[in-house]
Amino acid sequence: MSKNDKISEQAGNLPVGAALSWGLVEPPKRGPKRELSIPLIVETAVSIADKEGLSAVSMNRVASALGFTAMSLYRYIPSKSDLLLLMQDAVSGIPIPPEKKDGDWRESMREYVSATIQVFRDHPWFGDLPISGIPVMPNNLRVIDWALRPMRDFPLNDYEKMSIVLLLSSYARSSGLIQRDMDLAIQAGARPGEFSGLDYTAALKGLIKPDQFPNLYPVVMSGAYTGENEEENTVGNDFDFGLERILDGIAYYFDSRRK
Amino acid sequence: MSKNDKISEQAGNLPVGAALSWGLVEPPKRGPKRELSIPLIVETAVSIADKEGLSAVSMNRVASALGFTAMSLYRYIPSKSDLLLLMQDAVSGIPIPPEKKDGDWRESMREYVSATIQVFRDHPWFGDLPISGIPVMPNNLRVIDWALRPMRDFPLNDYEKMSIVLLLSSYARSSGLIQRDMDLAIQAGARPGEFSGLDYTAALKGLIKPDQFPNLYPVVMSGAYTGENEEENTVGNDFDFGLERILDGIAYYFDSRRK
DNA sequence: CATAAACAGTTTACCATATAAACAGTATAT
DNA sequence: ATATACTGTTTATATGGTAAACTGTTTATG
Repeated sequence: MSKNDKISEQAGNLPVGAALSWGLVEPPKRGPKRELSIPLIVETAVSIADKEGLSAVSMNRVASALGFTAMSLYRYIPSKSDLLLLMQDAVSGIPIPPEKKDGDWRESMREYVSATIQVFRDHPWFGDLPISGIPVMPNNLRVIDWALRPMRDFPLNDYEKMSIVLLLSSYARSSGLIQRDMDLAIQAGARPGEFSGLDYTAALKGLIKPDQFPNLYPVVMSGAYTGENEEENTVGNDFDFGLERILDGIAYYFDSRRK
Repeated sequence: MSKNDKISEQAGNLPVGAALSWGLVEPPKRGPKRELSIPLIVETAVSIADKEGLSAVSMNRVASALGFTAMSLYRYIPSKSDLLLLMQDAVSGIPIPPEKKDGDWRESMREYVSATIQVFRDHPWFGDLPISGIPVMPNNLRVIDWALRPMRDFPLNDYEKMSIVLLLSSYARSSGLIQRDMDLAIQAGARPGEFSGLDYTAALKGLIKPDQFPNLYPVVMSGAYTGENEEENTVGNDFDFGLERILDGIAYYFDSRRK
């Protein structure tokens, strides 16, 4: 163990970022008072990423924004990858609504998915962080706890419950990414088209030939692939549609088990 | 336009990597014969990533493996991000099985999801590439065409079809990532635990308190969260479960529309 | 209270990486 | 024949993460 590692036993094999987030690293007892703090650093990094994207987040940039040198951050966070973990967890700290008495599980799951999607829209860089393994950070786990809540009294085993959470969260992630891209495309406005879908429409229409792509061809031509003419979408919101199918599938499973 | 940009009109606003992949960049007419080629470079990069992960893929590393200097690659691929795009598309070039006459759409969708998951397992770095916008590369689109195939004659509009593809592909992605992590954890074997889930079990069991995480607590304690005791999983394969719920949801939608 | 240890933030240094620019040699169009 | 458009290389620059050594500060210990 190197000198700086005052990490509780409990941390086990957790990544250092996770240990930090769980407050498992003892604060130092002697020496000069700290002028920075982990939350302050993470908050600064998040706000830079929100404004200028993940690529703008460098140790130097974050430290400068705080009026310190890059190396000073290493007294708090051992590596940049840990900073990214902490950022990820920080923006996952969304408010979790109190449980409702009436207990409409479908509505509860909708709320969960919707809030999760919102994180991707509020922090466009969020979806750029690769997911490395199952969540172990406190705020992430709090969200998972929330996702499990509507199923508490359901006759499902834990594997089934986790599968359903996986279902919902993965759908939320994909939808969140696409909605984020749409947001960015709209923001880009007149700017020379770089981002996402809408800009590629013309190019794709020239490239997708009916013989090579018999099934995709009509979808691209109708504009449904790149998301033109959202108003023509008779199902209502595109993203709600998939979620309702998932919820139907879950409901169907409940019913078939009850028999 | 800079000198190297002999790109067809058709490329439109596509990222350069996509234009390359579509063969929209004219090959040069004069000058010395090329000693490298895009497919060769991409193949080399993929094999490095397969063996040593995405972080091992640097322009220098790829060029050295081919016996050239880093800068030579720039005669073929304008930037590293384009190389990553091409790698992504390359491993998406999976064989697409011929259409079956009997046409069991559920089984067809299972095949699609399963093949997609396999890409994440065969190329562990695949899931580390951030998704930037909707797919526009040829192999990616071929896979989407495949995903649409079982729905060709279904009474659904294009938005509904794309929503279902989104549903299936997002589930495949999440499952693929988790299965990849499990593969890596198993491979890691005796190595000091870094990766994914199983290693964190002990730590999480100490951290997840029933009052803070009332719903997650039992799931972590039973081992279902970190994926211990897979054999106890009565639903059979964990990943099939979620997919069957999606398929049920889709089937339910068909039925309710038919009425 | 004196001093040593543990700390804070900085300076300096090193290394890896992407890539621009200038170069020397080679095939092709005119 | 020669200009042009290439090839791959060399050289150079900028950026970024982070190790190590340094200076000054606070606290525990004798």
